[in-house]
Parts: sequence; C-alpha cells; structure tokens
Amino acid sequence: MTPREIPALRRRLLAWYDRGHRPLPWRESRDPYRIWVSEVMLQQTRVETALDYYRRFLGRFPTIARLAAAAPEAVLKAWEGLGYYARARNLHRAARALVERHGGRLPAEPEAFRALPGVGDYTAAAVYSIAFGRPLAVVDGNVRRVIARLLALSLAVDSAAGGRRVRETAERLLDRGRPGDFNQALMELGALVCTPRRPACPGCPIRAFCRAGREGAAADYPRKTRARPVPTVPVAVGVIFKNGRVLVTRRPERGLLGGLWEFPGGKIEPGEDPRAACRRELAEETGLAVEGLEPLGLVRHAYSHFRVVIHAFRCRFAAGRVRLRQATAHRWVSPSRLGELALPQATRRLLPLLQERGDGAPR
DNA sequence: AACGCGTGGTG
DNA sequence: TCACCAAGCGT
Repeated sequence: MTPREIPALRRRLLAWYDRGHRPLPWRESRDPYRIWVSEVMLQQTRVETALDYYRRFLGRFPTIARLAAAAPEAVLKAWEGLGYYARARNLHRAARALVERHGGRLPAEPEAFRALPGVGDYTAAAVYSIAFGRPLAVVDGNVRRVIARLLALSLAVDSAAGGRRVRETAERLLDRGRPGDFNQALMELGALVCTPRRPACPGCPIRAFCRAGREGAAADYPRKTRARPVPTVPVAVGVIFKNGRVLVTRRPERGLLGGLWEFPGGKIEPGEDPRAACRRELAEETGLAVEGLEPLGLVRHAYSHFRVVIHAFRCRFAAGRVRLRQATAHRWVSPSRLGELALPQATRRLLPLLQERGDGAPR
C-alpha cells in the first residue's frame, strides 16, 4: 500500500463505518467511564457476551465514584461468569485510585491513565481516541488480523518484529481527524468482514488496498507461532454437608479465579482413586474428616490454559475443625444461598447435580 | 519474552 | 471432540 493510497483507504473505511456500524450501547455515550468499562469487558471477550454484563454493571456502578465506593465482593459478583477476573479487581482498584488522586475523573493525559492497574496500551489508546479524540492507534486482535492481511505479512503477528510492523502500520493508517471512529471502524471491519475464518472479501470496503485479498489468500493470515499443548488435570471436589449447609472456600486474591468461592478439593494424583483423592484433599485443604462419600457426577471444564475433569462427591462432615491451607476464608452456606457468592462457572455447573437429590443432607 | 489468566461460540 | 479464537494485561 503506497503512501498516496492511505487517504483513500481512510475515506472508504470511515464511509463504510458511517453507513452502518452496530448500535452498541457504549457507542451511545461519550462518558469516558462508560467507554472505559466497555473496553475492559471487551478484552478477549465477544461483544455479544459483554452486552448483558455491560448493562448490569453500569446500572449497578453508574459512575467512577459509585464503583470506587463498592465492596470488592460486589464488583466480583457483577463480573461472575465473564472470566479473567483480574479485570474486575483492577478496574475497581483503578476507580479507587482515580477518586483518591484525580478527583474521580480520568486524567487529562493518556500516560497517567495508562499507569492505572488493568490499563495497557490498547485500552489507553481506545479510551482516549474514542472519548477525547486523541490520535492514538489501537492494536487489538482485529487490527492485527486486518493489517496482516493488508500487508500479506509473512512475519508472525505475535512475534516482536511482526508486532512492530503492525503497530507502525496502524499508526500510519490512523485518521487523525477522527481517530476514535477510525479505530472502531478497523475493529468493526475485523469483527464483521475481515473475520478469522471465511473472510468476506467481496464485501470489504478496502479490498482494493489488500495484498492478501488480491492474492486470494486472506485466510492464510495472520500467521502465528504455534500454540502450546493444553494439559488436562483430573480433580476431585467434595460438597461437605453439615446441618443442612455446605462448605465453600474462597480462593486466594491473585491468580486463577482469584477471590471466587468454590467447593474444596484438589488434584487427583496419578493412579489415585478419585474417591480417595477427594477424602485426602478435603483433609489437607480444610482439615476436616468426612464420611459417606457419594459420587455426584463428572464435569469437564476448560480454563484459559488447561482443562480439568472434576470428580464431584457429596459427603457428611465427620470430624475436625476447619483449618485452611490455600483458601483465604470459608463459609457454611445453605445450598439455596450459594447464588449470592461469586462462583466460577465450573462450580456453578456442579449445582444442578446437588439439586437432583434435593438439598438436604445425604441419607 | 513467554507465560498465566475464563468463558462461550464456531467450524 | 477438538482446536481455535475473542475490542489484552501483568509479571
């Protein structure tokens, strides 16, 4: 793509965007906070998935000040099921930092915003271009794909050199008169036309400038380095009943599913019987001895970088006093009130297995 | 620089 | 069933 073609590309892309972009709720407001929340929710998350969460979250936390004043558990509960829970913790921390140090508003300079927890290059550029018209180019998965195809980029986009080429190109293409719309247009194109599989090249407004499209090879880009294999881990968890309540434990603040509640358990060792593993893990992780273990079923679940097969058991408290190993808190909860806690999807999927036998104590 | 970090849709 | 992927960030 020659330098003289760039203005035409900008015109074509913006005209296409103006003709019919999706009426998404975060496009109805110039409130920087609303734009920010949308950008955080959309990190590695599909638009359709984020929509319901977005409406509920802003109903509950309509301003930075209201978010900052909320309890961390309330924010986590609002995020439940959306995944990548560090986003919720960081958004909350960032809101508190803004109230304490910036009068509850976004700072004037994007660099100061970029320094907040959970705000990286992408989010800072997106918020400041869309909300404030700053000429900052975004590079997200859509932009990487569109540009890799425009250039027929042989470098892997997830390599250092490939990433530099993509960023340079994004900055060169950016329409400095309408940076927010241009950024959104490029992402909208990636989401609707220049899709990962079966890209709709005939309907593309900038196909005249696309090298991969001309070569009929759009689907061959972007090139990526080989993904690592995904291990599967067998796990045993126990739903311990005591006086009609069940024991749940809270995961450490940082790391996988940080701060969420779950049924205690742990890895099944190679060759170990699942029932024995459950008994052992409950003793190790909660300090409790249990009796009457009955299998509840099997749940398969995929996390971001590994899979689990969960062997779930129900049982009765037999002896001991709760002493936690990794968990940071525990509660004995009536099964009907489990929904008040922020639970991971895998744990949520165990609940129907509980209901099937009624939620009283096992015989 | 390369991992760790969720969940649901899709071919 | 499976691999791949989605408006990334922190360490």
